[in-house]
Amino acid sequence: MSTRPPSAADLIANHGGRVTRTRVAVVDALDASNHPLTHDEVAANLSEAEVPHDRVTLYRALDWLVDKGIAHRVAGSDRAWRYGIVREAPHQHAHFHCSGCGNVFCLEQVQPAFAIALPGGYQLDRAELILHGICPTCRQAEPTAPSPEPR
Amino acid sequence: MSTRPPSAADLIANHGGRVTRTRVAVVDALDASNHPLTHDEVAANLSEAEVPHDRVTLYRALDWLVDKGIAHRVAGSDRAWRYGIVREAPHQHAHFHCSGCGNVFCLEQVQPAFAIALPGGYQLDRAELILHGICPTCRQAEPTAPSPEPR
DNA sequence: ACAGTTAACGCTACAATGTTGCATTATGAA
DNA sequence: TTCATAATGCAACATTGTAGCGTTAACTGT
Repeated sequence: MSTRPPSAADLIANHGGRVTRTRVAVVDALDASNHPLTHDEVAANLSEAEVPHDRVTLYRALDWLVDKGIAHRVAGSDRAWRYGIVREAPHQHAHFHCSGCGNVFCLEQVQPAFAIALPGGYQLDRAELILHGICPTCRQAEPTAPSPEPR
Repeated sequence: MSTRPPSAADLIANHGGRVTRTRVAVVDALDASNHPLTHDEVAANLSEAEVPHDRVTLYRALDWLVDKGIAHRVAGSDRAWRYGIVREAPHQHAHFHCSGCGNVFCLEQVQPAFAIALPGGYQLDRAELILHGICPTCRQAEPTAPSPEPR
């Protein structure tokens, strides 16, 4: 008998928040994805699931999730935040930015195992390793062609 | 007799660009700073130096510098690009994001010496190591107090 | 030194992403 | 059921960056 993973509603309630339509749908959407989603992608996801939602409410739901540690936020290179469900504690892994499709992938297995010799005075809180390149999907799509919009 | 570092004008001309007021001032501003600057910070810098400039022209000057490899661009966590003069080749060092003042510092001496065991299919182009924490200045300013705007 | 070509400028307008204020709704508790 | 208030939903605004386009001025050749 293993403990089942908490439902979206449980997750939200356990953090002292009200269980609302949007929050549940957002958690489900993030949970179903294997990579962090932008606000826009989450919105599209909700639309597809026919969950009515407001742009601002969605932003606030995402912010709330991040605030509660349920989700985390990655700054993409296109100045749009991407949100992903926190699956470990603490959140510690590398991010792969695809210059083809612009997506960000979490690589749980790649740990930033660097030797930090920080100059004096800097107080380290958290390290982030970002890998830039081409993801498997884009690589197959165009094996040698120039990427569509490297920006 | 050592070769003197090229002037801003030389740098620009050597890359086949026209030497204009804005470009020279931008290169000088970036060169004088020990950390990457936002568009806004560069603009403030030019204003201080009483160099007339246009918002859009400034964006284009910065883009051009990046395109020519004279400057590089870092995505801050506040979704504003930061631009710095390229002092090495290739550009390869860690960035320190201060959660106090929001500035980004280049730590030339910290190299991402991680062991990459990339999952199959991913094609690595470039790795970026971002360290989050408090910079020496902010640390002195408020040794234990909560940071002003961690965002 | 001068004239011509065109890169670069400097406007205005627009786009994308996110935030603020505030009246209204509906969640969870009594 | 009732109530307090967390959360919503709307409109307006803020920030960061782009696109279009006529004008200016940096370089080239004479």
